[in-house]
Amino acid sequence: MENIKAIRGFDDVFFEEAKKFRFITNTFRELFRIYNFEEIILPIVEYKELFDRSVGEITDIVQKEMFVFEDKSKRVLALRPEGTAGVVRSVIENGLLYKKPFLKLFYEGPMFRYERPQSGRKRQFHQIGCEVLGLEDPASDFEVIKLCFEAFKMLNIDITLEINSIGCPVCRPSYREALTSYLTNVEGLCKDCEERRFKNPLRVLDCKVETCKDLTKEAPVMLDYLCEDCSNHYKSLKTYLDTFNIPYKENPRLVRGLDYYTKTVFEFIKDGLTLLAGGRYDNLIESLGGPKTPAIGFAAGIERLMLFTEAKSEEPLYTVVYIEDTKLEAIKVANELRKNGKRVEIILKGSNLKKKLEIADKIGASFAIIIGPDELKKGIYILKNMFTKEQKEIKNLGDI
RNA sequence: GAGGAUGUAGCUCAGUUGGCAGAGCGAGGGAUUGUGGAUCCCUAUGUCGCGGGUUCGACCCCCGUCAUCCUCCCCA
Repeated sequence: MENIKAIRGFDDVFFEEAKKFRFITNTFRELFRIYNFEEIILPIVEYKELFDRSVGEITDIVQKEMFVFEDKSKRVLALRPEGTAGVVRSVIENGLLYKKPFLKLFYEGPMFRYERPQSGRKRQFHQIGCEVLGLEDPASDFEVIKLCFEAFKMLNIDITLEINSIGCPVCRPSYREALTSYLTNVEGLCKDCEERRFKNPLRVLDCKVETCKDLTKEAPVMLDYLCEDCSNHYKSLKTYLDTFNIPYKENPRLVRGLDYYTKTVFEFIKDGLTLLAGGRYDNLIESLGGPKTPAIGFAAGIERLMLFTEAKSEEPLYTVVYIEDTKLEAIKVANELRKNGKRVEIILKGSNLKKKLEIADKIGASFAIIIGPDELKKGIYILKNMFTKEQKEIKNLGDI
């Protein structure tokens, strides 16, 4: 019979990888705690329409990367491709914005995009992120970026922060027009850019092809077109970043793939790969039927972070090794040590002491507590250091 | 959706112009029934990704398919 295998792009995570995963999420969770965020736990399935209306109908995420299906009553549903849409839906649906002056929420969980799997990119992947709703102050942008910056420090990942402002409905149209008319007169763009030129002109500026980069060197940049409000917002953010020594690179070509962004956008990039990205979305909540509410958030790709993360070293493992007659005593020892918070394994496999020590070694023991008939008689335990081979007799397990 | 590479033991990989399937690591056992990591000895690894075709004969050649990895599009 054919063995059942996991679905393409849906990976199992175990051992070291699982530890890394948890190290990353715990790091963010700790930061969310001290920045006073609250967790929101949301469904993985939503009406497809939610993503059409938030992420944007013309984006690739919606057009070709969503897991869409009909349920038994013919509702068109989708596995969530990102987290913000669900948060906003929930906040509106539950009237959360009326319950507090502002909201700071974080989430964590699987997201789904139907793409070709490759390094740091799976069909089921995981994001951890947050949303600040109801604050328009650029200091809130700063706080969110600062939190991310701290996270990378704690994860020991050397990273580049890039920022930009992509304006708002007041100023973006005139920029878009300027850019489009500039691009119309450019010849020799790559095949992809030929399409982007109409579909999503801002993306042309982001192209990796050298000739495209050259051809768009003189292209107008958003920063020159920002309205006063957007411009001031951007300046203030930079002032905060400078004041608190957060290094960043201004990238006037930084655009984001989702439709809902306004003003501040930012990415944390490592070796050309975006590990974390976010931005402001001051109109999304209103456009989804909620009250007009400014907001900013980010999402980090956990699998991508794992590519550059070392799991933290483990706490010592104590093993209890016994002779068949003293098995009960061994279990008692384990119970006692665990009561004291130690990580303990009883070596239940292996027929003799030699074997059991070998097994203790293989599972990575730091110590072995040896308890046999002789020790039992004398009322002692042997504590063996598995690295130095040193062993000593102890009377009380509390001394360990 | 497009391009490229690769699928042989648990892992890393050899393999023959087409003629019985190999190594290392790991695993299990062992003169040592109370002391592990090194060494030594023994043992088992398997539908050669799957399906078809060519052939007396296919792991090898051909077609298809699935999967993995990488790149692009796109994105965290």
